[in-house]
Amino acid sequence: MEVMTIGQLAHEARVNIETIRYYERRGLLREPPRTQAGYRQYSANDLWRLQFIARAKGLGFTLAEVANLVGTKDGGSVDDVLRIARSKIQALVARERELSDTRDRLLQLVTICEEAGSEDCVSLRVAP
Amino acid sequence: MEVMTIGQLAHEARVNIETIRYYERRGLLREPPRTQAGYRQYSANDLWRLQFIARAKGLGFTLAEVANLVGTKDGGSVDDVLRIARSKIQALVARERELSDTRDRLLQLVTICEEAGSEDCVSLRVAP
DNA sequence: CTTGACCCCGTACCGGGGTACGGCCATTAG
DNA sequence: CTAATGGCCGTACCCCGGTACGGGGTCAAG
Repeated sequence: MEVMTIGQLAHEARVNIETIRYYERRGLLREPPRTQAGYRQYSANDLWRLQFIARAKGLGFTLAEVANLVGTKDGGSVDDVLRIARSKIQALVARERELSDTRDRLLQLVTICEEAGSEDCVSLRVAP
Repeated sequence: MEVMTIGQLAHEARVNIETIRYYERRGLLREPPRTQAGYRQYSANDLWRLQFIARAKGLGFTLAEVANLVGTKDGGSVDDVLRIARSKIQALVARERELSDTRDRLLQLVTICEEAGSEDCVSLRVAP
């Protein structure tokens, strides 16, 4: 599978065709070479990139942020990558802490709701 | 402050007036009594409800879910709270693992970019 | 040569979660 | 009394992350 059409890439990446075109417009994917007829020609590289985007998204990075990381608009110098990556790591650490706090609070909610009567549970719904 | 206007409630809850009207439309807030002139009259109860909504949102509940929990439509049973909370916890755990995986990958990225030339760094941006 | 699957492009639309606008009525301070 | 707030309502608009639509060109099998 040296070269893929947009449909094949979409299939491989488990992504909607329109999403690929959308990412291209947003600068997350390079503009691929075209056939005579204008068909986009993708490579394994583009598949990797899509997968990277999916993972980054999964973490709560916005498309704009991802565009800065992998973007084609302004090639992203090594320094840019480093700067953004470092700040993302900071953000990730903070986000992880938030998530685990939230998880704790939810666990408390469940525990108390399980043990107590519905009144207590309901009142918990309103408590700090 | 026995009874509040929408503006006062918005101020107390640190929320936009339009948001309150929006929540009412979405069924997250009851339709409050009105004055002769049609002005909404809110109580401390409504403030609690707004605060609850804010916390639930903070826990990752969607407005639709919150509407089910506190909604005026159908009171929201304890079982609902538990069911939704448990599934949120599952999602949070998965998310946390993803976050830490990506943090690791970003750290690798930074490390390699710092040590290597830009070529290696750029290629890493696309690698699995 | 036709048919069907695929691709092109631009533009419109969706859902979530609000926010703003504009025309009009109510309340209140000066 | 009058002007400034502040409330009413319906509707439009915003961002985000896509998704769909429609009218057309392309390509390969039969």
